[in-house]
Amino acid sequence: MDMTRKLTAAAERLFDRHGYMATGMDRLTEAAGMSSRTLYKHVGSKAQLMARVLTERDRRFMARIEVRSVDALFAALEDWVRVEGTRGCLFLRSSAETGGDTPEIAEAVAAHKAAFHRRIEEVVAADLEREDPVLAEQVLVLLEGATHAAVYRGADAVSAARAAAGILTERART
Amino acid sequence: MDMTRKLTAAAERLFDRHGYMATGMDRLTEAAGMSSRTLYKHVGSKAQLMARVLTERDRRFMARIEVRSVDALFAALEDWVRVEGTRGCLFLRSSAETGGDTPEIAEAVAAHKAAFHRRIEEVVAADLEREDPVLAEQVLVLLEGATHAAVYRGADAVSAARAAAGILTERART
DNA sequence: GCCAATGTAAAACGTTCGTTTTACACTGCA
DNA sequence: TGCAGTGTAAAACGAACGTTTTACATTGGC
Repeated sequence: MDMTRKLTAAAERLFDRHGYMATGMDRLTEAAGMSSRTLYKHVGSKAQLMARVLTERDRRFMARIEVRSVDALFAALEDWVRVEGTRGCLFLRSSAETGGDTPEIAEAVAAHKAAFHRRIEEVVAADLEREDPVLAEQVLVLLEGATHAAVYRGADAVSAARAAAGILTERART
Repeated sequence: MDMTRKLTAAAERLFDRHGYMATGMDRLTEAAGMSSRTLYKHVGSKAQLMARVLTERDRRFMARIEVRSVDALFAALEDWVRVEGTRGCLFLRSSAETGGDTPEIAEAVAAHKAAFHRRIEEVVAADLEREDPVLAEQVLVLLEGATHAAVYRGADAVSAARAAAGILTERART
C-alpha cells in the first residue's frame, strides 16, 4: 500500500474541508492511519505536504480540462464541482491562508495558475482556430467566477458562466 | 479616539494580509495599540472581532456599489481593487478558513453574499428597466471572477470582466 | 541468521494559541 | 474627596501547535 498516496489523499480532504491552518498534524496522522514519524519521513513538513496535495490536485484538474472547445471547459467544471464540491479554489485559498509567505505553497500555486492560464489560451485558440487573448482572459474570469460563486450560489453559477462564455465565444468567432 | 474603530481597522488589515488563523491576538493588540484586556472587553473574542471586520467591510463595499448601471458595478470594482488590493474576497476566504464552523463568521458572510446578490439584481433591473435574473447571475459570476482572477492576473482581469459584462448587457437589452 | 529498512506507539520538545487574571494608573463627574 | 469607569502591563491559564526523539515490532533479501 502506497503510504504517500494515502496520506496525500487524506490531507487533501482535510485541508479542503477545514482549511490548511486549522488542520493539525494529529488529525492528518489519524486520517492517514500512520504515525507522525512516518509522515515526516515521507513528506518532511506540513508545508511540503500541502505542496504535494496541490501538485496532485493540479494534475487531476488539468487532466479534466484537456479539451478542445470553450464549452467543454465549462462542462468539465460542472463535472468537477459535482465530484469535488463547491468550496472555492484550494490553490487561491491556501495561498491566501499563508499570505504567500510559504515558498513551497506559493510556488505550487503559481505553477498551477500559470498552467491554467496557458491551457485556457490553448483551448480558445483551438476553438476559434486563432489566438484570442482577450476572450481567453474573459473565459478565465468566468471559470474563476463560477468556481467561487458556486460556493454560495450552487451549480447555477457554473451554468450561468457556461451560457455567458457561449455568447462571448460566438461573438468572437465572426 | 474610538478604540473599537482603530481595532477593527487594524484587524481587517492583518486578517486580510496574513489570514484569520495565522493572525495571533498579540499581533492584533500590538497593531491596535491596546492591551488584550481592553480588546476582549470591546469585542469578546477573536471570532467576534472577525465578524465585526466583515460587517464593517460589507458596509464599505456595499456603499461603493450603490450604482444604477452594470458598467458602473465594474468601475466600482476597479476602484475597489485599486484601493484595497487584490487578495480575493475576504468573506469567502474567512468562511473557507473556518470551514463554515464558526457561527459569527458564517452569518456575517451569508448576510454579505445575500445582500451582494440582491444588489446586483437591483442594478441589472435598473439598467435594463426590467428584471433579468439570468443576466444578474452572469454579472455576479463576472464580479466574483474578476475579484479572484485579479489575485494572479492583476487589474486586467477586472477590465476583461467589464468588457464581457458590457457585451452580455447590450445583448440582453434588446 | 542477520542487517537494513520500514513501520508503530507514545512521550517530549519548546513555542504559540486564545483567553483570563492580577495589580495598578489615570480620568471626569458627583 | 471619592468613586466608578476605562485604560495599561504583564503574568498565568491549559490546550494545541509542528516537530523530534526514544523504544520497539515487523519485514525481506543476502
